[in-house]
Amino acid sequence: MYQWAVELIKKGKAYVDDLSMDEIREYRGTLTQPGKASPHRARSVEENLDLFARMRAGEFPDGAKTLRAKIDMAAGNLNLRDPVMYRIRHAAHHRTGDAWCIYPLYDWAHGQSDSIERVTHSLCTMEYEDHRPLYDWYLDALGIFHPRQIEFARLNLSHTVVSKRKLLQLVNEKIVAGWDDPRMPTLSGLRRRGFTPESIRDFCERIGVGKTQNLIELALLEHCVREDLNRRARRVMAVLRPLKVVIENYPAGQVEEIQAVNNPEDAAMGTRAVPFARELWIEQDDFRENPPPKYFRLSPGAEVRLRYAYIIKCTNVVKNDRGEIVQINCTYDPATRGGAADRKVKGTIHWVSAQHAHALQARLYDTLFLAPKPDEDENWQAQINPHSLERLTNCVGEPALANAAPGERFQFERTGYFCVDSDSTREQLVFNRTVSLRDTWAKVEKGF
RNA sequence: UGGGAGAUGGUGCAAUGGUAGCACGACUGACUCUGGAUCAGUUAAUCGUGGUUCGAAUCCACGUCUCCCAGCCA
Repeated sequence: MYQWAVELIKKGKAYVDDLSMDEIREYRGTLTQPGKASPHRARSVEENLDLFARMRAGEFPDGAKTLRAKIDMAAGNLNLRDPVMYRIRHAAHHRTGDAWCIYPLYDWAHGQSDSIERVTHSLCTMEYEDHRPLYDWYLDALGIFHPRQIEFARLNLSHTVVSKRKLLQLVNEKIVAGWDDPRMPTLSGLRRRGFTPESIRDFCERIGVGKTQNLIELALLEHCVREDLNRRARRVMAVLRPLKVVIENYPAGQVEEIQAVNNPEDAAMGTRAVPFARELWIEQDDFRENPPPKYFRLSPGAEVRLRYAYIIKCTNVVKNDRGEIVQINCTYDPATRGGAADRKVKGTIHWVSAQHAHALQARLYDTLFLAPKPDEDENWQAQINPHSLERLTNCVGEPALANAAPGERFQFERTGYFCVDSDSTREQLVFNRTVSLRDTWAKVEKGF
């Protein structure tokens, strides 16, 4: 690349300039007014060659001189007003160390690097459209293999930011735990969150490619994972916010093995046994002392089916001193095991046998930003969602979960898709909620 | 007279002179031991004004709006 710069000097298409950064800016003109030529623009080829060699040799301090392309100081496109190609930086490079003290600028490096690599099509985002004439100019001036740069609109996702600089800020300011924080729209973040590669590719295919400013709804990404995970994820029962249920007429000490299917979408995934006993955990959400209309779950006097097991009826609510519900007493109907019944029950809820329960943690994620377009706000950080992460530390899961490995994905029945996080230890499994299941009841209840 | 790009349902992408279509969302309903999944249906769009044409989202003219550019960042 250095040799190419020398070549441009020899062709009279580049010159060494002594102007300071501020002076260059001043000479560049404005959007509506043309710039004016630097006093050093007319230096001879010999002088330029000499000066450039001395720049490279380290004779001048940082910022003292630059190498600029000689194009057109009156161009409407500011990128063509004699852009800087090389500047002096006495700095160590992470690969070449102290070998160089002059470094090329992006525009000068871009096309030539593509050319060396024999890239045929160089894809980038729309903001580089103004740089393409320069990209082409360098390649043409050099007469080397000419790749073609094509610009496309970047993908904007709702309720997040995708700018690398903003993402970097989130990391630096510890707003997220790192680049792979499960809330980050990075590949490592999505992966840790539990998104499958297939679902991401499917998403990319569906959103297409265009040149218009866009804002893709997060709902589409979520749809893609749900669709993929629905097909592949093992179902399992886990209770996120446990509430104790005691089945009064079930023999103490008795344990039954209940068969449960691992994936209703794929019979080949088989079945497993889930232990059932007198004391169970159910979801706090699945009981209401004063149920709203159309509430199909458990409430005083009401019946509900325990998934794969029996129909139970709530007979009594036990509260503590503060009036909080701490336990539900029920009776079960022995004739209704595994779906058998002489009557219809509207609701089916998941459960975990208390004595067999495996303790686990769950991390529930919400969008990182409250507004669909946080970028629209000058102060985009004000849109950060303070509740984008909720840690639940008292969850329980069926025994089958005990030896889940990091990265493994499950569907917790009725709640969502979860992925074992890398923070998990042998004693304590941590699950990331990839995405919740579609919850039509939540929508109905919201309407009240 | 700065330069460049772009405007199609709520969202994203198609249709390049010939019935504006697909997906997501939203809303109905059916079914269901996951209020999951599935199935059926409904909703809703060509930035504006002229012009060319038998016929325009598409071609032409004028206008409107949005985005990007004044780093020795990438």
